[in-house]
Amino acid sequence: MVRVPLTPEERLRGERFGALLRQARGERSMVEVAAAAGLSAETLRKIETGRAPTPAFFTVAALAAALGLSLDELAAACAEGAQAGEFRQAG
Amino acid sequence: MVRVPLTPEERLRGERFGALLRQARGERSMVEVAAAAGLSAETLRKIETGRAPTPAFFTVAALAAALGLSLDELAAACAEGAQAGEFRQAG
DNA sequence: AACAATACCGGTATTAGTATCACGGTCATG
DNA sequence: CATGACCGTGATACTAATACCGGTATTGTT
Repeated sequence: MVRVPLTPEERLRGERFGALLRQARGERSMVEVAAAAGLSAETLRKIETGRAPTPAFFTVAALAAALGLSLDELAAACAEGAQAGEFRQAG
Repeated sequence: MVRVPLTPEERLRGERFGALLRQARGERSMVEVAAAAGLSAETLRKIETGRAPTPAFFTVAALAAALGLSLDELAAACAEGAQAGEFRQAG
C-alpha cells in the first residue's frame, strides 16, 4: 500500500466542499462556471458532487476566482465542518 | 487523449509554487513541516522541488496552515508569476 | 574515521483527478 | 410525436499525486 486511499472523513469533507461550491455557483450553469474557471463541466460536476473529493489546488483556485470565493475561507469552512461533524455555511 | 498532460507553463508554475513554500519553511526541516501538515517528507520534497506541480487543494491548505501562509496570497503569487505567457482559456 | 541527521534522486506501486464519449431529462420548435 | 439544443450524469481512458525503498552527498559531533 504505497498510497493511502482516501478516508471516509476526507470523502465527507469533499462532499461539504462540493456543496459549498455548488451553493456559491447559485443560478449560474455548470458549463458557464466551468468555462470561466478553465475546467470541463464534468470535472466541476465531480467536484461539486464530491466524487473528486481532493481536487488540485490550482483547480480550486481557478474555481474560487470564478465564483468570487476566498480560498482561506473555503478551506476553513471545510475544516470547521470536519471538526464539528456538522456543515457550517461560510458567511 | 483523455487527460491533457501538464503544460510546461504549469510545471513552471509548480516550481515557483514550490519555491514559495520552501522560502516560507525557512530553517525548519522538511520532516517537521511535513509532519505538521500531515504529509510524508517525500511528498513535501516533490512539491517544493516542483516535481509535483499541481498538488491537491487540501494538501496545500495543510501546508499553508503549517507554514502560516494564506492560500489566497499563495495562489495570487503564483498567478502573478504566470503572467509571462499563459493564456489558454477556451474561447 | 565513524555516526547521525538532513536533503536530493531514481525507481516503483497504487489511488485519484481530469477529459472525452455516450446516455437520459427538459424545453423549444415543427 | 419527432427533432434538436442544452444541462447534468455515468462510464471509460489516461496522466498525475502520494507514499515507500534504497542509495548518495553534505554537515556537524565525537
